Amino acid sequence: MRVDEVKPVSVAGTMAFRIGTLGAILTERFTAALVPLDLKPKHVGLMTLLEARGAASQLDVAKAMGVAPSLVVTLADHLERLGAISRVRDPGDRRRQLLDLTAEGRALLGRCLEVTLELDAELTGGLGPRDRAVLARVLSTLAAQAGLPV
Amino acid sequence: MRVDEVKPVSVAGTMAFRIGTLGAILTERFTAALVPLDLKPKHVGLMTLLEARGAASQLDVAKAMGVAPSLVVTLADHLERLGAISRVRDPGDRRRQLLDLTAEGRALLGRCLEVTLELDAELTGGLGPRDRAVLARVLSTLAAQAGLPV
DNA sequence: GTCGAATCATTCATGCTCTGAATGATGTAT
DNA sequence: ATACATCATTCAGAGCATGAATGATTCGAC
Repeated sequence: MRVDEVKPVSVAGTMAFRIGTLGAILTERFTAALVPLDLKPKHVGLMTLLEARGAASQLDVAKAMGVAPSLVVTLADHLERLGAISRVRDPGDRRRQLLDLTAEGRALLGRCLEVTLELDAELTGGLGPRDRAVLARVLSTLAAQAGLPV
Repeated sequence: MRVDEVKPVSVAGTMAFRIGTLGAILTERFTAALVPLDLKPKHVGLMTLLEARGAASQLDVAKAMGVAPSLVVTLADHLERLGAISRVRDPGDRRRQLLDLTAEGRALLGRCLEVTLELDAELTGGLGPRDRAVLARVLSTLAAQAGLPV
């Protein structure tokens, strides 16, 4: 048996635990970095979703994000106030509110991208270029498997 | 420039965003799987800390976990009620409560390990053995860099 | 030794995020 | 036309975590 394939003997040694904990740390840093932009991670998640899928109803957004529709109301309220998204009644079905990114929203997402790239750099700064590349590829696979945007 | 090293052009493509989101999903599954054990992820985090460091005061635990000392009170209350940890006044400094894992706590951690191993299997089931090994190694590096237990 | 400041655990009130039920508006089927 | 389903919205409340206040113990200056 190769050393690489030894089973973890403690919870702390598992990949799930490590990704969970690293994810929490990253999310905390992300949250802090978003304060000047007047955004929370969920707002970025919503904008990212619209970026990937184009205009969508609030219910679709709620399903894709795995949150209650009532939460989308609050998130969309805030993003609309910032001018980041448009919110119009679907002419074909006037029950639905269609959300879409505005040019301002795209610009805001650009700022968020800078933040996450900075986080990436901090996170993987200690890694060699080869490991970093493999990690990026594997995460891409796992993200696709989990149904994350893009 | 190699394809592997292209910079992400969207927030969703960054490693930080992906680890954050995957971490949230894993934590949610972990939380659900812990219900029968009457535990929350933070309880497991506390027990894991004691497993790695041995007995520790509540304040030390709070610092290591990055939470308020008052939260440790609640977590320790619950774990003590389950018989998973012992809680004794430090004879050398009677202000401090020394927490330590009991045999029952170790057994409980064993159950938690099964859960996380199962999560690992689900998570990396679609990966080849080589990618899985690299991922495990890289996560180990990142975890150590972030100061996680073990 | 004694007094005042510092340290640790604990309690409690509060804030924040999110959910689920209730409401109203619109659409669909018979 | 009527009954039912769907979508957005509001609102009350649950759950988790924090920070201030309290009490017990220890440490340091004198």
